Amino acid sequence: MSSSTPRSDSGPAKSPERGPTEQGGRPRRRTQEERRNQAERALLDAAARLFARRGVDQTSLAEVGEEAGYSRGLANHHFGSKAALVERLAHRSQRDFVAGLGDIGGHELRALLSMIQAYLAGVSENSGQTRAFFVVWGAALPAEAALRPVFVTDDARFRDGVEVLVRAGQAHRTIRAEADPAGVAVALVGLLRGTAAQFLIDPQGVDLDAAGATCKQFVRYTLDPTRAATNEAQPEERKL
Amino acid sequence: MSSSTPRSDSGPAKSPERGPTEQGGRPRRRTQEERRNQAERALLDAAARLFARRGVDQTSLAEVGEEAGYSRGLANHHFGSKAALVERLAHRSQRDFVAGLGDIGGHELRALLSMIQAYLAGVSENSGQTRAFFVVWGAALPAEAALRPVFVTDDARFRDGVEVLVRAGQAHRTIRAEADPAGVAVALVGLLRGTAAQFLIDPQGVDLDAAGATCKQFVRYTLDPTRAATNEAQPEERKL
Amino acid sequence: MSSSTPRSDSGPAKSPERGPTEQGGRPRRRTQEERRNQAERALLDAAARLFARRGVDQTSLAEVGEEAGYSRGLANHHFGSKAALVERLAHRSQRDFVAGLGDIGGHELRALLSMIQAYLAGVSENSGQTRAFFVVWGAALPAEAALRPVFVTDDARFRDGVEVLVRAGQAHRTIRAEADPAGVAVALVGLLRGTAAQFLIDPQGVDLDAAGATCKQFVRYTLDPTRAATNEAQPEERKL
Amino acid sequence: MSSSTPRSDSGPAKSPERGPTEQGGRPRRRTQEERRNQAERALLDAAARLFARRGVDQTSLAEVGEEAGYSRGLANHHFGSKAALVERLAHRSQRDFVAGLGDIGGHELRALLSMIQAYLAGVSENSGQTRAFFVVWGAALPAEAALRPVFVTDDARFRDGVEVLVRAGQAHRTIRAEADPAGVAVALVGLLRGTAAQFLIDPQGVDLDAAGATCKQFVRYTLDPTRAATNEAQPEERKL
DNA sequence: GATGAATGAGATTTCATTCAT
DNA sequence: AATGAATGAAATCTCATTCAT
Repeated sequence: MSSSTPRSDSGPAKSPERGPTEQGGRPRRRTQEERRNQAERALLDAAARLFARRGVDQTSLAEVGEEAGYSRGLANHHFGSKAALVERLAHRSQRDFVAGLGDIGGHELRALLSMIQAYLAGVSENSGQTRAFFVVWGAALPAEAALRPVFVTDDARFRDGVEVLVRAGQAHRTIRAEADPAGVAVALVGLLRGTAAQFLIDPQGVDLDAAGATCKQFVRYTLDPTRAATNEAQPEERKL
Repeated sequence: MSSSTPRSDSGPAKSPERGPTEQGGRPRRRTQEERRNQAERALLDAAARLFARRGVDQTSLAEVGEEAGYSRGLANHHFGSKAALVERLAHRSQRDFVAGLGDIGGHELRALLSMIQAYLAGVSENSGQTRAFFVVWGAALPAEAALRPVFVTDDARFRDGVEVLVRAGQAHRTIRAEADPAGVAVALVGLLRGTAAQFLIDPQGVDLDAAGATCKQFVRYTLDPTRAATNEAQPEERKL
Repeated sequence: MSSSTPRSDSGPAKSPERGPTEQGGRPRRRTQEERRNQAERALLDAAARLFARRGVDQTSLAEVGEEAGYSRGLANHHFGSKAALVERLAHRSQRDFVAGLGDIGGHELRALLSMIQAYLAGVSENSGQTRAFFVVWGAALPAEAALRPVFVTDDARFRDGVEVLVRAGQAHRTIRAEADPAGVAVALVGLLRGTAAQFLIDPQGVDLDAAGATCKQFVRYTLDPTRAATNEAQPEERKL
Repeated sequence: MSSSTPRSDSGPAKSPERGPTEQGGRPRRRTQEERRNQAERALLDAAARLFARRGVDQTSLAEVGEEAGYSRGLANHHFGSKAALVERLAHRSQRDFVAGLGDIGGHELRALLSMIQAYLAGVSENSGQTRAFFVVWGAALPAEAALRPVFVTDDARFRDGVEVLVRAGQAHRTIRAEADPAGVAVALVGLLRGTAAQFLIDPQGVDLDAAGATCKQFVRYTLDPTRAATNEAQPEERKL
């Protein structure tokens, strides 16, 4: 099952990794399109590394090009603008996300629990790609941020995946019927994001194992239909 | 009880609000100290508004000065550097935070629940000050961000407050003894931050009331000692 | 009779117009030479359109290639450099110019008058080709402009044509003997250029018909030998 | 009487000329506004020099700042954008223009003749300011040039001045009644501009004295009411 | 304390040109 | 011949900072 952090990274290559090679090891002639794709991947990987380290605004397009092993001019030439590059990276970060949320089949509650597990495990690897995602996400918080629409879509899709899972669980009686699917979606995604962010800000000070255990308790205690559900939610508290 | 969002805001003043006046209505001659404080508050409020709107890096010191109703030069003159202003604002955002977390006295579980309530209520006001806090916090996510130390301290203090409260609750039997105070602290702070952030990114798409209700369920179901606690947490899951 | 504005324009073709076709309708295999010429014409026409719209420096070679219906790279590939393209266009603009100024035969004064007529008529068509000529000519005004030599030659040839015509007229007694052929050449070319330029800058505000009528009066009143020539030019005014 | 070329030029100063000095020769403390004005004048003069030499697009703002004896950044800082600087220069070039066209009083035909004299004399000085004006004017020829509106206004004002003068002359019987004031305005302004431009492009090849003499003949022969006016303009020729 | 002119480093962006396909 | 990827120099513009008022 997938979590909310991308995987692809071609590493901190200092020179553009040459593409497919013939049997003999001599680099095969690449087509224009291959060159393009190769460059794009290298540039996005480089951007992710630099964004993770210094942030979006503190990273120049020239640095991205050079980190990718190309020229100072390529990043802008390829993407047309910095905004386009950032958006492209944000979109790529999304791709791996929700994929597979639904196809767990059997037990939806267990699916949620293992999603928590996988998500936080991905964060604790500290791959740089994860931090890059959070950095770009953080850059979408200003009210007028051009990036905000990207994450409006992204977050909604993530929440929808959770919500669908919860409803399925309720249908299959693996999740307590009283749960509010939409509320659970927001709270669970928030729980993961907020916990991960704390770890990224202070890896020393945050015990991600302990936090993960509590996160799973939150979910299990609240959604497991086999638990005795005494004194149910007081409805008046729903009013904020 | 206070949550993690600042309150003070002198509004989008287009000219510096004049300070204390004498009884007679004639403006009393303000001391240098008063003028300084006045200017500082106006500048920080202006910075918060602009950061909330456009982000830290997209806001210039000159704009801060003018938004505050002063000159283009004042922000730098007053704080000495942009980094100093940002840090100052981050610190001010902290001030109101954890203060008072412990002095609830009576019922610790209820204290946690009302903290959730208050925190999200503060967010839903959408005061700009709240968004400013999150924007600056988001700017602290890059690994080499100069701001990171500020939020290492801030977050730790917030978590410590929660942790102390949980331990006190366990001592007073208002919180289930099996709970892991440190884990709960991280998870709860994460829950609030992550939920709030989703709302700030997509106020339309996130029902904060429903999310708040689920957040409180998470906490009540997990920490309320009066609930039957069947099939306790599987310890092997603590390993990430 | 021709004036100083080019005629050829293959229109805003979005794809390269295919060349000559065989009788059967199946496109004949064009020779390299033909393709070259075809491409060159399309590129120059495209350049003229873009120069007329945005100016020489604000037009990129890539845009020229695409406007011509070819690739971004062709313009440079074909001409070798931007300077070469511009000079080539300037030269082509000259081609149609003075040609035929002398072979009017009969009445030289009438020839001058109809030249005025034709020149301004060409301008009022507002074909884009005309404006392109003036734009490039305007780009030759800076003292160190690389284009200046091109127009030194061009203008001189235009003036020479006029001068020859005036001398012929004086020989044939169709133009007043007292006229200074060189002076008339400069003044007449200036009159046409300056009038046309005003129209190009402000087509709404300039009545080209009225201006043309006055231009012709200038010439007729000054050069017609049948008019009574009272109080002739005071020679002392020739000193500037 | 004024012509269409500016006069002010503080020379190719390599360091900012210091402003007003006290009696003792020690530079007086300048006010902020004095500094501003001083800088603006120096920058505009520098821009005019460079534009005259290399053209608008081939001159960078950094060069303007340094030519003016200031920093690379000042030109942009002061004017906000290159377009603003160019427009400002165009406007300044206008200022001296039409001023005084009307207050000749006495004899309007003579006023026109001496205007021609003065205009071309200004051009022949080759002051650089004149060429700068023509260079910027030439840059306004492209259809979408941002500068075009500036010269729409400028040229119209110049023509209006001439037209008013012609009408006054007709009222005072110093200019032939049959003349079309608007047509004369366009033709006369065109005559001056076009003649001057030819000289600027090829000072060697153009005899400005001879051309000026012919220009004056054009005007005198056409507008002098004391000349016998035989075979008046054929009206059908007004149609272009 | 406060203003705003001036600096200069650095960012994005454009683009002629070169090079590989 | 033609395409388009890639380079790198140079432009405009932004802005924290410095300096003079």
